[in-house]
Amino acid sequence: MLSFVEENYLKAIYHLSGSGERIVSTNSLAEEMSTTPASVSDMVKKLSQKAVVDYRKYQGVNISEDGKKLALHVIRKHRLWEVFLVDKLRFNWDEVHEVAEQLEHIKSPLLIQRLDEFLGYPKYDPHGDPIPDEDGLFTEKKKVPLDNLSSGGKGIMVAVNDSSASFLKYLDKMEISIGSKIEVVEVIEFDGSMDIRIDDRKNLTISNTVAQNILISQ
Amino acid sequence: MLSFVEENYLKAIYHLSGSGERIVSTNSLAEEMSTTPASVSDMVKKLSQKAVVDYRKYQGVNISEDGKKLALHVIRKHRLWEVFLVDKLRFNWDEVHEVAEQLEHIKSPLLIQRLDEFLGYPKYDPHGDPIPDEDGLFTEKKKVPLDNLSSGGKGIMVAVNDSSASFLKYLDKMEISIGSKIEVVEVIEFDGSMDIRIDDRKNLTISNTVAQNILISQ
DNA sequence: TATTTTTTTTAGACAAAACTAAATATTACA
DNA sequence: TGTAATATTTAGTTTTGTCTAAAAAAAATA
Ligand SMILES: [Mn+2]
Ligand SMILES: [Mn+2]
Ligand SMILES: [Mn+2]
Ligand SMILES: [Mn+2]
Repeated sequence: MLSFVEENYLKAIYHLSGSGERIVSTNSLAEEMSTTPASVSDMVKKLSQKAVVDYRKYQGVNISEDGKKLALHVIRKHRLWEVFLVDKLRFNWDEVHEVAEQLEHIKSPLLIQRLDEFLGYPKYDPHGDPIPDEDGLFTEKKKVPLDNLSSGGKGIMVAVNDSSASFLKYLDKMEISIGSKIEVVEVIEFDGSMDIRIDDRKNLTISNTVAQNILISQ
Repeated sequence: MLSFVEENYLKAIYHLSGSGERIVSTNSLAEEMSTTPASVSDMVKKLSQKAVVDYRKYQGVNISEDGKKLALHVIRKHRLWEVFLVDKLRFNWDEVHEVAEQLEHIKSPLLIQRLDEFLGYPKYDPHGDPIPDEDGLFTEKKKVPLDNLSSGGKGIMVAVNDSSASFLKYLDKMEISIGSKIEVVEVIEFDGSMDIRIDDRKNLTISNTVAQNILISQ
Protein backbone atom coordinates (compact mmCIF):
# COMPACT_ATOMS: atom_id res chain seq x y z
CA MET A 1 0.00 0.00 0.00
CA LEU A 2 1.43 3.34 -1.06
CA SER A 3 1.11 6.54 0.96
CA PHE A 4 -0.41 9.70 -0.52
CA VAL A 5 3.05 11.08 -1.08
CA GLU A 6 4.31 7.93 -2.76
CA GLU A 7 1.28 7.91 -5.06
CA ASN A 8 2.02 11.47 -6.09
CA TYR A 9 5.63 10.65 -6.86
CA LEU A 10 4.57 7.67 -8.91
CA LYS A 11 2.10 9.74 -10.88
CA ALA A 12 4.82 12.30 -11.58
CA ILE A 13 7.25 9.59 -12.70
CA TYR A 14 4.61 8.12 -14.99
CA HIS A 15 3.94 11.53 -16.45
CA LEU A 16 7.58 12.59 -16.89
CA SER A 17 8.52 9.25 -18.41
CA GLY A 18 5.90 9.64 -21.13
CA SER A 19 3.73 6.76 -19.89
CA GLY A 20 6.81 4.73 -19.00
CA GLU A 21 8.77 5.22 -22.22
CA ARG A 22 11.69 7.24 -20.92
CA ILE A 23 13.96 7.21 -17.90
CA VAL A 24 13.29 10.00 -15.38
CA SER A 25 16.11 12.04 -13.85
CA THR A 26 16.27 13.01 -10.19
CA ASN A 27 16.36 16.71 -10.99
CA SER A 28 13.38 16.68 -13.33
CA LEU A 29 11.37 14.79 -10.74
CA ALA A 30 12.41 17.26 -8.05
CA GLU A 31 11.24 20.10 -10.26
CA GLU A 32 7.91 18.41 -11.03
CA MET A 33 7.29 17.69 -7.34
CA SER A 34 8.44 21.14 -6.22
CA THR A 35 10.95 19.60 -3.88
CA THR A 36 14.71 19.09 -3.63
CA PRO A 37 16.81 16.50 -5.46
CA ALA A 38 17.88 15.20 -2.06
CA SER A 39 14.27 14.42 -1.13
CA VAL A 40 13.80 12.69 -4.47
CA SER A 41 16.85 10.53 -3.91
CA ASP A 42 15.39 9.41 -0.59
CA MET A 43 12.00 8.68 -2.09
CA VAL A 44 13.07 6.80 -5.19
CA LYS A 45 14.98 4.40 -2.98
CA LYS A 46 11.77 3.68 -1.14
CA LEU A 47 9.78 3.28 -4.34
CA SER A 48 12.46 0.96 -5.64
CA GLN A 49 12.20 -1.08 -2.44
CA LYS A 50 8.49 -1.41 -3.13
CA ALA A 51 9.27 -2.52 -6.70
CA VAL A 52 7.18 0.17 -8.35
CA VAL A 53 10.25 1.70 -9.99
CA ASP A 54 13.59 0.43 -11.18
CA TYR A 55 16.36 2.64 -9.87
CA ARG A 56 20.12 2.70 -10.23
CA LYS A 57 22.21 5.34 -8.56
CA TYR A 58 23.03 8.32 -10.76
CA GLN A 59 21.02 6.72 -13.59
CA GLY A 60 17.49 7.90 -12.79
CA VAL A 61 14.32 5.79 -12.47
CA ASN A 62 12.17 3.71 -14.76
CA ILE A 63 8.63 2.94 -13.72
CA SER A 64 7.93 -0.80 -13.41
CA GLU A 65 4.87 -2.62 -14.76
CA ASP A 66 3.43 -2.73 -11.24
CA GLY A 67 4.18 0.95 -10.83
CA LYS A 68 2.48 1.79 -14.10
CA LYS A 69 -0.66 -0.08 -13.01
CA LEU A 70 -0.75 1.84 -9.75
CA ALA A 71 -0.11 5.21 -11.41
CA LEU A 72 -2.89 4.54 -13.93
CA HIS A 73 -5.24 3.63 -11.12
CA VAL A 74 -4.62 6.95 -9.40
CA ILE A 75 -5.05 8.75 -12.73
CA ARG A 76 -8.31 6.86 -13.28
CA LYS A 77 -9.63 8.05 -9.94
CA HIS A 78 -8.48 11.62 -10.54
CA ARG A 79 -10.25 11.85 -13.87
CA LEU A 80 -13.44 10.14 -12.73
CA TRP A 81 -13.70 12.60 -9.85
CA GLU A 82 -13.17 15.48 -12.28
CA VAL A 83 -16.08 14.21 -14.37
CA PHE A 84 -18.18 13.93 -11.23
CA LEU A 85 -17.40 17.49 -10.19
CA VAL A 86 -18.23 18.93 -13.60
CA ASP A 87 -21.18 16.73 -14.61
CA LYS A 88 -22.88 16.34 -11.24
CA LEU A 89 -21.76 19.25 -9.08
CA ARG A 90 -21.64 21.95 -11.77
CA PHE A 91 -17.97 22.78 -11.24
CA ASN A 92 -16.26 24.66 -14.02
CA TRP A 93 -13.45 22.76 -15.73
CA ASP A 94 -10.88 25.12 -14.23
CA GLU A 95 -12.07 24.40 -10.67
CA VAL A 96 -11.73 20.64 -10.52
CA HIS A 97 -8.05 19.82 -10.49
CA GLU A 98 -7.15 20.80 -6.92
CA VAL A 99 -10.09 18.91 -5.45
CA ALA A 100 -9.39 15.86 -7.63
CA GLU A 101 -5.80 15.90 -6.35
CA GLN A 102 -7.27 15.17 -2.92
CA LEU A 103 -10.05 12.80 -3.98
CA GLU A 104 -7.73 10.63 -6.10
CA HIS A 105 -6.16 9.20 -2.93
CA ILE A 106 -9.36 7.85 -1.39
CA LYS A 107 -9.07 4.08 -1.10
CA SER A 108 -12.22 2.13 -1.86
CA PRO A 109 -12.56 -0.13 -4.89
CA LEU A 110 -16.33 -0.19 -4.49
CA LEU A 111 -16.49 3.60 -4.46
CA ILE A 112 -14.66 3.93 -7.76
CA GLN A 113 -16.57 1.13 -9.42
CA ARG A 114 -19.88 2.68 -8.40
CA LEU A 115 -18.77 6.20 -9.26
CA ASP A 116 -17.81 5.03 -12.74
CA GLU A 117 -21.23 3.43 -13.13
CA PHE A 118 -23.00 6.52 -11.74
CA LEU A 119 -21.22 8.70 -14.29
CA GLY A 120 -22.12 6.37 -17.16
CA TYR A 121 -18.63 4.97 -17.72
CA PRO A 122 -17.12 8.13 -19.19
CA LYS A 123 -14.14 7.68 -21.53
CA TYR A 124 -12.73 11.19 -21.17
CA ASP A 125 -12.37 13.75 -18.42
CA PRO A 126 -13.41 17.43 -18.68
CA HIS A 127 -10.06 18.32 -20.24
CA GLY A 128 -10.28 15.62 -22.91
CA ASP A 129 -7.86 13.26 -21.18
CA PRO A 130 -8.71 9.55 -21.43
CA ILE A 131 -9.91 7.65 -18.35
CA PRO A 132 -8.14 4.30 -17.88
CA ASP A 133 -10.37 1.34 -17.07
CA GLU A 134 -9.85 -0.96 -14.06
CA ASP A 135 -7.00 -2.69 -15.88
CA GLY A 136 -5.31 0.58 -16.79
CA LEU A 137 -6.37 0.38 -20.43
CA PHE A 138 -7.57 3.38 -22.39
CA THR A 139 -7.80 4.61 -25.94
CA GLU A 140 -6.21 7.93 -26.64
CA LYS A 141 -8.01 10.05 -29.20
CA LYS A 142 -5.84 10.90 -32.18
CA LYS A 143 -5.13 14.55 -31.69
CA VAL A 144 -2.74 17.28 -32.80
CA PRO A 145 -1.91 20.70 -31.43
CA LEU A 146 -3.74 23.43 -33.31
CA ASP A 147 -0.44 25.11 -34.22
CA ASN A 148 0.41 22.14 -36.44
CA LEU A 149 -2.25 23.28 -38.91
CA SER A 150 -1.78 25.77 -41.71
CA SER A 151 -4.26 28.16 -43.30
CA GLY A 152 -7.47 26.42 -44.27
CA GLY A 153 -6.90 23.56 -41.83
CA LYS A 154 -9.79 22.61 -39.58
CA GLY A 155 -10.83 20.22 -36.86
CA ILE A 156 -12.76 19.64 -33.65
CA MET A 157 -11.20 20.54 -30.33
CA VAL A 158 -10.90 17.36 -28.24
CA ALA A 159 -8.53 18.27 -25.40
CA VAL A 160 -6.14 20.79 -23.89
CA ASN A 161 -2.42 20.39 -23.38
CA ASP A 162 -2.33 22.81 -20.46
CA SER A 163 -4.98 22.32 -17.77
CA SER A 164 -4.03 25.36 -15.70
CA ALA A 165 -6.93 27.43 -14.42
CA SER A 166 -5.62 30.52 -16.19
CA PHE A 167 -5.56 28.84 -19.59
CA LEU A 168 -8.97 27.25 -19.10
CA LYS A 169 -10.48 30.55 -18.01
CA TYR A 170 -8.98 32.21 -21.08
CA LEU A 171 -10.66 29.60 -23.28
CA ASP A 172 -13.96 30.21 -21.47
CA LYS A 173 -13.67 33.91 -22.14
CA MET A 174 -12.96 33.24 -25.80
CA GLU A 175 -15.89 30.79 -25.86
CA ILE A 176 -13.66 27.94 -27.01
CA SER A 177 -14.44 24.56 -25.49
CA ILE A 178 -14.12 20.87 -26.15
CA GLY A 179 -16.30 20.07 -29.15
CA SER A 180 -15.79 23.47 -30.77
CA LYS A 181 -15.22 23.39 -34.52
CA ILE A 182 -12.05 25.34 -35.26
CA GLU A 183 -10.91 26.55 -38.64
CA VAL A 184 -7.56 28.21 -39.28
CA VAL A 185 -8.14 31.39 -41.26
CA GLU A 186 -4.57 32.61 -41.34
CA VAL A 187 -1.23 31.84 -39.74
CA ILE A 188 0.86 34.94 -39.06
CA GLU A 189 4.29 33.99 -40.22
CA PHE A 190 6.11 36.46 -37.96
CA ASP A 191 5.20 34.90 -34.57
CA GLY A 192 3.06 31.89 -35.38
CA SER A 193 -0.10 33.50 -34.02
CA MET A 194 -3.33 32.53 -35.76
CA ASP A 195 -6.61 33.92 -36.91
CA ILE A 196 -9.18 31.21 -36.30
CA ARG A 197 -12.92 30.80 -36.76
CA ILE A 198 -14.95 29.12 -34.01
CA ASP A 199 -18.09 27.10 -34.80
CA ASP A 200 -18.67 29.09 -38.03
CA ARG A 201 -19.72 31.84 -35.67
CA LYS A 202 -16.87 34.20 -34.89
CA ASN A 203 -13.24 34.91 -35.70
CA LEU A 204 -10.47 35.66 -33.27
CA THR A 205 -6.72 35.83 -32.99
CA ILE A 206 -4.76 33.56 -30.68
CA SER A 207 -1.06 33.42 -29.86
CA ASN A 208 1.13 30.52 -30.91
CA THR A 209 1.36 29.44 -27.27
CA VAL A 210 -2.42 29.19 -27.08
CA ALA A 211 -2.49 27.26 -30.36
CA GLN A 212 0.04 24.78 -28.99
CA ASN A 213 -2.23 24.02 -26.07
CA ILE A 214 -5.42 23.41 -28.00
CA LEU A 215 -5.64 19.83 -29.25
CA ILE A 216 -7.85 18.94 -32.16
CA SER A 217 -8.87 15.88 -34.13
CA GLN A 218 -9.27 16.18 -37.86
CA MET B 1 -5.61 24.43 9.41
CA LEU B 2 -5.84 21.10 11.18
CA SER B 3 -4.22 17.89 9.93
CA PHE B 4 -6.24 14.71 9.31
CA VAL B 5 -5.07 13.35 12.62
CA GLU B 6 -5.95 16.50 14.53
CA GLU B 7 -9.40 16.50 12.95
CA ASN B 8 -9.94 12.94 14.10
CA TYR B 9 -8.90 13.75 17.64
CA LEU B 10 -11.21 16.74 17.69
CA LYS B 11 -14.14 14.66 16.47
CA ALA B 12 -13.43 12.09 19.19
CA ILE B 13 -13.26 14.80 21.86
CA TYR B 14 -16.54 16.27 20.64
CA HIS B 15 -18.12 12.86 20.74
CA LEU B 16 -16.78 11.78 24.15
CA SER B 17 -17.68 15.12 25.71
CA GLY B 18 -21.31 14.71 24.67
CA SER B 19 -21.27 17.60 22.19
CA GLY B 20 -19.03 19.64 24.47
CA GLU B 21 -20.93 19.13 27.73
CA ARG B 22 -18.38 17.12 29.70
CA ILE B 23 -14.66 17.17 30.24
CA VAL B 24 -12.75 14.40 28.44
CA SER B 25 -10.04 12.36 30.19
CA THR B 26 -6.75 11.41 28.61
CA ASN B 27 -7.37 7.70 29.06
CA SER B 28 -10.85 7.71 27.53
CA LEU B 29 -9.54 9.62 24.55
CA ALA B 30 -6.66 7.17 24.16
CA GLU B 31 -9.14 4.31 24.17
CA GLU B 32 -11.42 5.99 21.63
CA MET B 33 -8.48 6.73 19.33
CA SER B 34 -6.94 3.30 19.80
CA THR B 35 -3.69 4.87 20.89
CA THR B 36 -1.67 5.39 24.07
CA PRO B 37 -2.31 7.97 26.81
CA ALA B 38 1.19 9.31 26.13
CA SER B 39 0.30 10.09 22.52
CA VAL B 40 -2.88 11.77 23.69
CA SER B 41 -0.96 13.96 26.12
CA ASP B 42 1.24 15.11 23.28
CA MET B 43 -1.67 15.78 20.99
CA VAL B 44 -3.91 17.67 23.40
CA LYS B 45 -1.07 20.08 24.01
CA LYS B 46 -0.96 20.79 20.31
CA LEU B 47 -4.73 21.16 20.08
CA SER B 48 -4.61 23.49 23.05
CA GLN B 49 -1.92 25.54 21.30
CA LYS B 50 -4.30 25.86 18.37
CA ALA B 51 -7.06 26.95 20.75
CA VAL B 52 -9.50 24.25 19.71
CA VAL B 53 -9.48 22.73 23.20
CA ASP B 54 -8.97 24.00 26.70
CA TYR B 55 -6.48 21.82 28.52
CA ARG B 56 -5.03 21.77 32.00
CA LYS B 57 -2.55 19.15 33.07
CA TYR B 58 -4.08 16.17 34.85
CA GLN B 59 -7.55 17.73 34.39
CA GLY B 60 -8.49 16.52 30.90
CA VAL B 61 -9.71 18.62 27.97
CA ASN B 62 -12.76 20.68 27.17
CA ILE B 63 -13.53 21.47 23.55
CA SER B 64 -13.59 25.20 22.80
CA GLU B 65 -16.23 27.01 20.76
CA ASP B 66 -13.84 27.13 17.82
CA GLY B 67 -13.11 23.45 18.28
CA LYS B 68 -16.80 22.61 18.35
CA LYS B 69 -17.33 24.48 15.07
CA LEU B 70 -14.50 22.57 13.43
CA ALA B 71 -15.66 19.20 14.78
CA LEU B 72 -19.18 19.86 13.55
CA HIS B 73 -17.85 20.77 10.15
CA VAL B 74 -16.04 17.45 9.86
CA ILE B 75 -19.17 15.64 11.08
CA ARG B 76 -21.22 17.55 8.49
CA LYS B 77 -18.91 16.35 5.73
CA HIS B 78 -18.89 12.79 7.04
CA ARG B 79 -22.67 12.57 7.06
CA LEU B 80 -23.19 14.28 3.73
CA TRP B 81 -20.80 11.82 2.11
CA GLU B 82 -22.68 8.94 3.74
CA VAL B 83 -25.91 10.21 2.19
CA PHE B 84 -24.16 10.49 -1.17
CA LEU B 85 -22.89 6.93 -0.98
CA VAL B 86 -26.28 5.49 -0.08
CA ASP B 87 -28.57 7.70 -2.17
CA LYS B 88 -26.44 8.09 -5.29
CA LEU B 89 -24.02 5.18 -5.35
CA ARG B 90 -26.32 2.48 -3.95
CA PHE B 91 -24.09 1.64 -0.98
CA ASN B 92 -25.73 -0.23 1.85
CA TRP B 93 -25.88 1.67 5.14
CA ASP B 94 -23.32 -0.69 6.68
CA GLU B 95 -20.78 0.01 3.92
CA VAL B 96 -20.46 3.78 4.14
CA HIS B 97 -18.67 4.60 7.37
CA GLU B 98 -15.11 3.60 6.45
CA VAL B 99 -15.22 5.49 3.17
CA ALA B 100 -16.79 8.54 4.83
CA GLU B 101 -13.94 8.49 7.36
CA GLN B 102 -11.64 9.22 4.44
CA LEU B 103 -13.89 11.60 2.51
CA GLU B 104 -14.63 13.77 5.55
CA HIS B 105 -11.10 15.20 5.41
CA ILE B 106 -11.28 16.55 1.86
CA LYS B 107 -10.87 20.31 1.99
CA SER B 108 -13.04 22.28 -0.39
CA PRO B 109 -15.87 24.53 0.76
CA LEU B 110 -17.33 24.60 -2.75
CA LEU B 111 -17.39 20.82 -2.92
CA ILE B 112 -19.40 20.47 0.27
CA GLN B 113 -21.77 23.28 -0.60
CA ARG B 114 -22.47 21.75 -4.00
CA LEU B 115 -22.70 18.23 -2.62
CA ASP B 116 -25.29 19.40 -0.10
CA GLU B 117 -27.27 21.01 -2.91
CA PHE B 118 -26.91 17.93 -5.14
CA LEU B 119 -28.29 15.73 -2.36
CA GLY B 120 -31.25 18.07 -1.78
CA TYR B 121 -30.05 19.48 1.56
CA PRO B 122 -30.63 16.31 3.59
CA LYS B 123 -31.25 16.75 7.31
CA TYR B 124 -30.27 13.24 8.40
CA ASP B 125 -27.69 10.67 7.38
CA PRO B 126 -28.44 6.99 6.59
CA HIS B 127 -28.19 6.11 10.28
CA GLY B 128 -30.63 8.82 11.37
CA ASP B 129 -27.94 11.16 12.66
CA PRO B 130 -28.55 14.87 12.05
CA ILE B 131 -26.43 16.75 9.50
CA PRO B 132 -25.17 20.11 10.84
CA ASP B 133 -25.52 23.07 8.49
CA GLU B 134 -22.64 25.37 7.51
CA ASP B 135 -22.87 27.11 10.88
CA GLY B 136 -22.87 23.83 12.81
CA LEU B 137 -26.56 24.04 13.61
CA PHE B 138 -28.85 21.04 13.50
CA THR B 139 -32.09 19.82 15.00
CA GLU B 140 -31.94 16.50 16.75
CA LYS B 141 -35.07 14.39 16.42
CA LYS B 142 -36.63 13.54 19.75
CA LYS B 143 -35.85 9.88 20.12
CA VAL B 144 -35.69 7.16 22.76
CA PRO B 145 -34.10 3.71 22.84
CA LEU B 146 -36.63 1.00 22.12
CA ASP B 147 -35.85 -0.70 25.44
CA ASN B 148 -37.39 2.27 27.25
CA LEU B 149 -40.83 1.15 26.12
CA SER B 150 -43.08 -1.32 27.87
CA SER B 151 -45.65 -3.70 26.46
CA GLY B 152 -48.05 -1.97 24.11
CA GLY B 153 -45.63 0.91 23.44
CA LYS B 154 -45.08 1.86 19.82
CA GLY B 155 -43.16 4.25 17.60
CA ILE B 156 -41.27 4.81 14.38
CA MET B 157 -37.61 3.90 14.13
CA VAL B 158 -35.62 7.06 13.40
CA ALA B 159 -31.99 6.17 14.12
CA VAL B 160 -29.53 3.64 15.49
CA ASN B 161 -27.29 4.01 18.50
CA ASP B 162 -24.69 1.60 17.17
CA SER B 163 -23.60 2.09 13.56
CA SER B 164 -21.34 -0.96 13.39
CA ALA B 165 -21.62 -3.03 10.24
CA SER B 166 -22.55 -6.13 12.23
CA PHE B 167 -25.51 -4.44 13.92
CA LEU B 168 -26.72 -2.84 10.69
CA LYS B 169 -26.49 -6.15 8.83
CA TYR B 170 -28.45 -7.79 11.62
CA LEU B 171 -31.19 -5.16 11.21
CA ASP B 172 -31.19 -5.78 7.44
CA LYS B 173 -31.67 -9.49 8.01
CA MET B 174 -34.54 -8.81 10.40
CA GLU B 175 -35.99 -6.34 7.87
CA ILE B 176 -35.90 -3.50 10.36
CA SER B 177 -34.95 -0.11 8.95
CA ILE B 178 -35.35 3.59 9.56
CA GLY B 179 -39.02 4.38 9.08
CA SER B 180 -40.22 0.99 10.32
CA LYS B 181 -43.24 1.07 12.63
CA ILE B 182 -42.35 -0.88 15.75
CA GLU B 183 -44.78 -2.09 18.38
CA VAL B 184 -43.73 -3.75 21.63
CA VAL B 185 -45.76 -6.94 22.08
CA GLU B 186 -44.13 -8.16 25.24
CA VAL B 187 -41.11 -7.41 27.41
CA ILE B 188 -39.52 -10.50 28.91
CA GLU B 189 -38.90 -9.56 32.48
CA PHE B 190 -36.04 -12.03 32.99
CA ASP B 191 -33.50 -10.48 30.56
CA GLY B 192 -35.23 -7.46 29.06
CA SER B 193 -35.55 -9.08 25.65
CA MET B 194 -38.61 -8.09 23.65
CA ASP B 195 -41.21 -9.48 21.33
CA ILE B 196 -41.91 -6.76 18.77
CA ARG B 197 -44.10 -6.33 15.71
CA ILE B 198 -42.67 -4.66 12.60
CA ASP B 199 -44.85 -2.62 10.24
CA ASP B 200 -47.97 -4.60 11.27
CA ARG B 201 -46.43 -7.35 9.23
CA LYS B 202 -44.38 -9.72 11.34
CA ASN B 203 -43.35 -10.44 14.91
CA LEU B 204 -39.89 -11.21 16.18
CA THR B 205 -37.83 -11.39 19.33
CA ILE B 206 -34.86 -9.12 19.94
CA SER B 207 -32.36 -9.00 22.79
CA ASN B 208 -32.22 -6.12 25.22
CA THR B 209 -28.92 -5.04 23.65
CA VAL B 210 -30.56 -4.77 20.27
CA ALA B 211 -33.47 -2.85 21.78
CA GLN B 212 -31.04 -0.37 23.35
CA ASN B 213 -29.56 0.39 19.95
CA ILE B 214 -32.79 1.01 18.09
CA LEU B 215 -33.98 4.60 18.50
CA ILE B 216 -37.59 5.49 17.95
CA SER B 217 -39.78 8.56 18.01
CA GLN B 218 -43.25 8.29 19.46
C1' DT C 1 -4.04 10.09 57.36
C1' DA C 2 -0.85 6.90 55.10
C1' DT C 3 -0.47 3.78 51.57
C1' DT C 4 -1.76 1.69 47.36
C1' DT C 5 -3.72 1.98 42.88
C1' DT C 6 -4.85 4.45 38.88
C1' DT C 7 -4.23 8.16 35.79
C1' DT C 8 -1.43 11.23 33.50
C1' DT C 9 2.78 13.29 32.06
C1' DT C 10 7.64 13.32 30.71
C1' DA C 11 11.74 11.42 28.57
C1' DG C 12 13.77 9.20 24.98
C1' DA C 13 13.25 6.74 20.40
C1' DC C 14 11.49 5.80 15.88
C1' DA C 15 9.46 6.24 11.08
C1' DA C 16 7.95 9.17 7.31
C1' DA C 17 8.87 12.97 4.60
C1' DA C 18 10.95 17.02 4.20
C1' DC C 19 15.15 20.41 4.26
C1' DT C 20 20.28 22.32 3.94
C1' DA C 21 25.01 21.60 3.36
C1' DA C 22 28.67 18.78 2.01
C1' DA C 23 30.54 15.05 -0.69
C1' DT C 24 30.79 12.46 -4.86
C1' DA C 25 29.77 10.97 -9.53
C1' DT C 26 28.83 12.19 -14.21
C1' DT C 27 28.95 15.08 -18.18
C1' DA C 28 30.57 18.85 -20.85
C1' DC C 29 34.21 21.10 -23.08
C1' DA C 30 38.70 23.31 -23.46
C1' DT D 1 42.54 13.89 -21.52
C1' DG D 2 42.07 16.98 -17.65
C1' DT D 3 39.34 20.32 -15.53
C1' DA D 4 35.04 22.76 -14.75
C1' DA D 5 30.25 22.55 -14.42
C1' DT D 6 26.27 19.97 -13.41
C1' DA D 7 23.69 16.26 -11.41
C1' DT D 8 23.07 13.27 -7.72
C1' DT D 9 23.74 11.23 -3.33
C1' DT D 10 24.87 11.24 1.58
C1' DA D 11 24.88 13.20 6.19
C1' DG D 12 22.74 15.54 9.54
C1' DT D 13 18.31 18.08 11.10
C1' DT D 14 13.39 19.08 11.52
C1' DT D 15 8.37 18.15 12.01
C1' DT D 16 4.48 15.16 12.80
C1' DG D 17 2.67 11.49 15.07
C1' DT D 18 3.62 7.46 17.21
C1' DC D 19 5.63 4.19 20.85
C1' DT D 20 7.68 2.25 25.55
C1' DA D 21 9.42 2.98 30.00
C1' DA D 22 9.85 5.81 33.89
C1' DA D 23 8.33 9.56 36.84
C1' DA D 24 4.83 12.19 38.99
C1' DA D 25 0.20 13.48 40.30
C1' DA D 26 -4.45 12.30 41.66
C1' DA D 27 -7.79 9.18 43.44
C1' DA D 28 -9.09 5.30 46.11
C1' DT D 29 -8.89 2.83 50.24
C1' DA D 30 -7.29 0.83 54.43
MN1 LIG E 1 -6.55 17.24 -13.13
MN1 LIG F 1 -8.13 16.46 -16.15
MN1 LIG G 1 -20.26 7.17 9.96
MN1 LIG H 1 -23.69 7.95 10.02
